[in-house]
Amino acid sequence: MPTRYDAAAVEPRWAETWIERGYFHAGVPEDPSEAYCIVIPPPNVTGRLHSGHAIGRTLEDILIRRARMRGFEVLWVPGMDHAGIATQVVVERELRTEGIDRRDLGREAFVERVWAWKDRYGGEIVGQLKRMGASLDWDRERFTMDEGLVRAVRVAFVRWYEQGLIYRGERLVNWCPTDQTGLSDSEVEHEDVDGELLTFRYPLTDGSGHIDVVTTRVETMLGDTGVAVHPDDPRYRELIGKTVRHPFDGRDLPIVADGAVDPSFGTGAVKVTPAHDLTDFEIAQRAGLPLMNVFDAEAKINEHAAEEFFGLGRYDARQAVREALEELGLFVGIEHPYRHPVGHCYRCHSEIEPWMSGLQWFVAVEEMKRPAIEAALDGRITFWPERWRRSYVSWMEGLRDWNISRQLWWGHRIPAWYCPDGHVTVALEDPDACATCGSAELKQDADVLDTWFSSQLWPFSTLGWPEDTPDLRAFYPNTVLVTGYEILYLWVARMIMSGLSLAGDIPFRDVVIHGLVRDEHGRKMSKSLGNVIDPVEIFDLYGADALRFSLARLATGGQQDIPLSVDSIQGGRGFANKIWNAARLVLEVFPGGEPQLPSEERLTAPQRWLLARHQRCVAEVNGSLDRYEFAAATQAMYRFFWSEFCDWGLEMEKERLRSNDAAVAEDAASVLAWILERTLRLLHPVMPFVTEEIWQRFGVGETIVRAPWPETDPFAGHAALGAEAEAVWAFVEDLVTTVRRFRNEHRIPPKTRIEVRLVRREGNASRFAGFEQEILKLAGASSIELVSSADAPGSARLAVQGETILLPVGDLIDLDAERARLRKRLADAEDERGRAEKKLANAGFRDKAPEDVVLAEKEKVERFEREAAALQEQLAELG
RNA sequence: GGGCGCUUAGCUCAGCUGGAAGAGCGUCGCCCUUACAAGGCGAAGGUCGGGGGUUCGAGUCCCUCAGCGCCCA
Repeated sequence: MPTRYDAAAVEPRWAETWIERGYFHAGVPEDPSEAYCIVIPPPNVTGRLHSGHAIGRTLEDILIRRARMRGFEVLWVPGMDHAGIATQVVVERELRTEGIDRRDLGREAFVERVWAWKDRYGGEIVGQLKRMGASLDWDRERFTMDEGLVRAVRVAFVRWYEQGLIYRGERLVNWCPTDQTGLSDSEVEHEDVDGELLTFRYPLTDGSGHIDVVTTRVETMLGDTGVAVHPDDPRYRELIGKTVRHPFDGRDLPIVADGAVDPSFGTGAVKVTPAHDLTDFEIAQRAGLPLMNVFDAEAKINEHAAEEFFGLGRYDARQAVREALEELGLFVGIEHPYRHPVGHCYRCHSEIEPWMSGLQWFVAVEEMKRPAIEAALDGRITFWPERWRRSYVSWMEGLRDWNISRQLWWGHRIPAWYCPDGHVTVALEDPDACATCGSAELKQDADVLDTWFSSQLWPFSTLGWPEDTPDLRAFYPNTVLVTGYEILYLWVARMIMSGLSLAGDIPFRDVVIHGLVRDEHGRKMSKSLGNVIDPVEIFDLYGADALRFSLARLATGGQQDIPLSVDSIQGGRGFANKIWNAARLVLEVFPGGEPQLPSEERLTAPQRWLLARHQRCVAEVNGSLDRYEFAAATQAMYRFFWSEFCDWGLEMEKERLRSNDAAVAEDAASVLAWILERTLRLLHPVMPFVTEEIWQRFGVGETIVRAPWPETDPFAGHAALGAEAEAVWAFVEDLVTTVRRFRNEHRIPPKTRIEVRLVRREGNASRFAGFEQEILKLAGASSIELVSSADAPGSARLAVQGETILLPVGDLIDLDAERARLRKRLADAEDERGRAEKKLANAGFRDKAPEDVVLAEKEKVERFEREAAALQEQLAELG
């Protein structure tokens, strides 16, 4: 084994082998309680692996690999999303380089192009997921435009339509003028922008005066159909019912009263543009004002507006309208910059235009959301961390009908047909005739469905729904869903609604929400900041294990983001290398095969201690993972392996490993190998590659992927002895560290051995029992013994847990340094004693605190008293 | 405007039901001790954002103020 672990050489080999040998393939369990299932959030078919995917898949793989090792029939479903807008944009861009517009190509040819693109370039992420070791069942990979999933979407649509849960209506939608499609409310991101707040004047038609209105979007005044004021506003009461004259086209606009107007904002009067603002739309509905659409699909001024502005883009129009108003003397004033929230497209970031785009399809959520909220409230679905439940519930309560029509070509075509008489036919199979009038002249709805419409079905459509398949029976509901909070509403909420409504049950029992990966200072990763960490580059530089370890250790759940840094990934690489080298040491001696623990009486105290620590680690890891506390679990493994197994355990066993007594050496090797082999299994879900690579060398099975998961208690018979060893260890560790510190302070060379003596007193005879040899090695001591008197001239005196240690070091020490050291220790000891005494002096504490706590304080006083006395004596001796 | 989260060592963060402040990285010493220098040993560094309260006892519970971030409207 080389001295350095080379992840780049090891990982790709295993990634491939595991899949080739079918280790990740799930069977179908007889008993659903043996099933464990997770579906990945389907990444966009256009996407490459980024750190957000990496964190999610890492956490899922930890759960999946552990469940597999525990003997569950484990299914982890991979797949991709057809990603309507994103994919269409990519292919359109490609076409543009060839000088082709999609409209010239025509719908059918365009969709063919998209498929061709998908076959050639799509799914880059699949190889990257394999490379990172994600143990997905690739035999079950799905795509949201697969035949089966197309069927699922259609069944869902038709069923909901028949139940009256899907309807068609004309409403204001969130329109993206760049992508040329409507968006759901959740796909609009509100952001504060520096805009302007402009005040302008509408002259009253009767010439009796004017009314001033404020707006951030003055260009929309071209589509104003009224002016609104608050009904109780004394300033305008007289004007209600009058009309104003539109300066550009001479229309008369009524002044109406509406409670939604805030009298304290601006002038207290607002223009009403029902076709381009949701609030105005509602005011117009109440007041009976007409709609006037002045934008086309690209947000250019259309022919409905005053002629002089025709064809202007919305921002040019803003400027032009303002100038025109100034010329007419109707411009009153402007506040600039004026910060206000504006909706942006979540894909292309253009400003969203509320727009009447014609008849669109909607999902009525009112009926569906109740059971979805109930499922979270009654605990059938559990959120981890729990606080996300409230977030989910309150969002669900405010949910409004979901616009699912998208004016795109790439996606699931809406299964609705219209005849010349306007009858609607919604059908599972493409119809030949109108269901109402029998007309054969049918035209299918031009739109496709929102991409989230298909991804909401993912937990069951991937298992074969709507067919009653063995997979569906075995693996639905899924066990867990893992995702970042950014798609809690967009995706998770909808899966819960559709799962309950269509598949007849909750889609999953646990929802694990993780933070978003940021850079080391909490900033979003972005190309422009240059702080992007590309997982694929990381794999080759440091290893997938290193990244996985780093992410798992950072995934605390409590905080909102995960600050990833190259430093922390290097830490992961360091850990892999540490494991590798520890294994080198053990395997140098251990011959391979199943490690067997020596019989109880042959175990040394240090071995018992190490076994006990290992058990604690296993218990902690299992406890943490049961609560989805990935960081705590990973931290527990790390601490045990590095700080206990390597730093102390291996160091203590080294002597025995090389002992001339073959039985001693064999015992040591067996104990270390036993612990190491189990720890590898424990670490495997987090760092699958390095653990497999090493585990193979034990020759105890075909693959660690399917090796049994370590549970606590294989050490049952030794538990009591282990606890005893741990108690002794607490003193030994402190003793060794104290001596080391002393040596360091006095610059005693590592090779210089010193005698260590513990002053005997009542009941302290076995304080380091069983660790004598280890103390010699670890503290660089030539001897360790009990002495009967503290009277030892020329000895340095150390205090360790209330015991006095003598080091006859003579002239090795620097007297000044020693005096300084003693004074500091003395001050510390007196401090501690003082604090404990103060507590005990408090009657309330003595009476009300639990007995053991009071007792501990009493012992503390005694101990620090002894320490202080010893230190004082020593100081006096030095003069 | 409503909701959620955060504020602990130079940096990034742990600290479960309240009982003597922790990790990683960084910094400073000493060590190439045949598993590992991607390492070992040791050290320095914190009035746990401010104020108030509950309690024998508060980083931990309650109230309040301030700052930062996110979500929803």
